[in-house]
Amino acid sequence: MKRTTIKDVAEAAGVGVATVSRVLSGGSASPETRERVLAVAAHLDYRPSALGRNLRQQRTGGIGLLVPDLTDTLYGRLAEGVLACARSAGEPVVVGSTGDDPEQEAELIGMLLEQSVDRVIAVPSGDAEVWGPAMRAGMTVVFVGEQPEQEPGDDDPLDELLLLDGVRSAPRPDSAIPTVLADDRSGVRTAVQYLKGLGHRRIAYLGGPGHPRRVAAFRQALGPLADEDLIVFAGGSRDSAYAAASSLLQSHRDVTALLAGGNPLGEAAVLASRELGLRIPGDLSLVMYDDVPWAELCSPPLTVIAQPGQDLGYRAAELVLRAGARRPRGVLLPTELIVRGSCGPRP
Amino acid sequence: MKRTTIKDVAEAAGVGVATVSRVLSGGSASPETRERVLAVAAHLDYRPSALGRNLRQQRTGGIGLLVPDLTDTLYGRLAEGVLACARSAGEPVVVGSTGDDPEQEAELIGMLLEQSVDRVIAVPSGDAEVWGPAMRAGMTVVFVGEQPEQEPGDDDPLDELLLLDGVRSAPRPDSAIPTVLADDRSGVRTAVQYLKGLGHRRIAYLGGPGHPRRVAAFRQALGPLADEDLIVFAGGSRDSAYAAASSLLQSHRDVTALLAGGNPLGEAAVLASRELGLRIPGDLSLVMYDDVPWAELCSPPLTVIAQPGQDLGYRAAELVLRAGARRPRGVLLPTELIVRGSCGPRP
DNA sequence: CTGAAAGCGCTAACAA
DNA sequence: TTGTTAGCGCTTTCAG
Repeated sequence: MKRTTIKDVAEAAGVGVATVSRVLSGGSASPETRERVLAVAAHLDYRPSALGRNLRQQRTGGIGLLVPDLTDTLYGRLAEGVLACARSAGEPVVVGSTGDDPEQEAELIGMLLEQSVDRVIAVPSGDAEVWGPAMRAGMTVVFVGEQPEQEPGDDDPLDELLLLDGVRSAPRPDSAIPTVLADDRSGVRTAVQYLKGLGHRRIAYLGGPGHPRRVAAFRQALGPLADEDLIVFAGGSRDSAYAAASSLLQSHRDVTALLAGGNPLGEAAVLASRELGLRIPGDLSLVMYDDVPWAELCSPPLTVIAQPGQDLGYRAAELVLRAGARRPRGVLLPTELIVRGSCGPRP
Repeated sequence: MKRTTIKDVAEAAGVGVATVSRVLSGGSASPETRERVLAVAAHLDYRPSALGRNLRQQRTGGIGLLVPDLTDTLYGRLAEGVLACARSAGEPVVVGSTGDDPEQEAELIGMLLEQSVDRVIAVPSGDAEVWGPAMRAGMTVVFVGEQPEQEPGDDDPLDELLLLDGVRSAPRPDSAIPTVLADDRSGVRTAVQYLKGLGHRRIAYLGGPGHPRRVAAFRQALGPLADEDLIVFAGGSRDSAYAAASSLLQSHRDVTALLAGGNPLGEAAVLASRELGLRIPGDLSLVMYDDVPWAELCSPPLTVIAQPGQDLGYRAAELVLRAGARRPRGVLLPTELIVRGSCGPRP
């Protein structure tokens, strides 16, 4: 099964290959020739091979997407956003799942490098190191949803962003990697204020790997009420999340409110409190990061901080496709506190 | 920023390019030469370009994955399965989201063709037609989770499969596209038996696009109790699912049990019955297709038919990677009825 | 406006 | 065991 090549088309149309190439990429040609070439190409069902083109142009043209886990609906939505944008640009997307593990992330980056995929969107797994090779190779990288690391003490760089048509952005120094983020700070602050307003004083945070900005925002929003003992972290697995939730709730019975910094963490919190006989929101108020369709179906319906998952992906894709052009240093998308039934006044 | 090529390595090592190629792909070479080449390659941080190799070999080596919607956790898990298998084979995965729309599916197939991705795993969106070009181009295709269409009257082809280490499989005629499926028939049958056993007689089915096997199994399992009026289909969107559920429950108040043929459908059913003041399981018993972490957190916890999402993907990837070899015509993975709290005796 | 020809990086035949 | 060489399909000068 031999594939139709440009040469076949050229011969069949009685022109040179260069002419065919020109016609197909919108170059100049006499209307007459153009017509004939197009007709022949259509008739032969000719599809230019990306292989040849890519080799010639030294780039794949596709875009890479690295997320921690497609099972997490947030990343599912994010991926859909990226795919939507990529499709409208006609670009293929190579997807990798890192499991939030820098090692796997590095491996996937290597794979993309090998494929000459020179544009990548990634939810970085924390270790900035692994991106060295990518940068050195001149990859266009856009981070989304996370920042690789936060210089301790360094103030949040995105704070300087300006509000611009509903979204904040600013010119970026060439060194930094553009980043698309949800406004965690504001989301967390709103949630904490809400809980404080309900009278809660012992408010815990249950986090997973990553999301340093959420934790920082949590500490800041809580101010003097913050207690490091009430800030706990689980690993990436569901078991680990459950264990962390359970142990937190068991060893600190005075906790009356909990902010779960992610979806799986929220599930774990519900399960654990149920197991411990804690009633939501009677004994424990719960706010979960990230809205999902089923949050409403839960018992009780979960109050959540919603992130625009799809938008995050779409914007990131826009950014990475606008390579070369003057791009904003970052984009900050709004979050929203959706109040349902999982929070109540302090018991 | 010029990339290091095989030529650079060859020069630096004082050998020919062919030797470098051989060494790097495990061909024969004197230990001495091999050592030197490897050392030089490592020192130069050389990465063979997939572009050159692919063009030469006339294939990309990557694998394509087409799913309806990454937002649906089943497909998220499925994708994770594919990615896991692909990673262990060192293959990149190009992902596309079809939205269950044959047109988009066709477009994505075209894109893969253009990229010379010659191995594809797909959850087909129903129209077998669109796979014509792929087959003609000699693509290795594996279907997963769905079959493109069921010849009406034709008995289920997978029924002939043999049980083989916990999984059924059989040699396939070369014409058919290998397919990895969850055992819908058995899943639906079990669920229907269960509902019948609870005394239900008016059992409805709420389906989305696709899944003809589930519907067929439903009719068959219900036997004389089947009523076409109680078998309704929604489009792909959440709104459409809700509308269908709502209208079904409103116009047939005698329905006491409902089988939701998918996750979004299940959500819709819960929402709609809540809206209509129907209590689950008091007034309506509900079984939902596909288990998800939050089914347990629902109120009440949902009884579900679980599919091994990740396995489906993994097996499909195994199959597509074993191209050329004698492959089974299909794989049938077991489903499981997980009884929780959403079903009760007929009111 | 068009065609001939030179590669892009790699592998596989063929020589040595 | 090695090196030389011929392309894979395409784009892009460079002549005509």
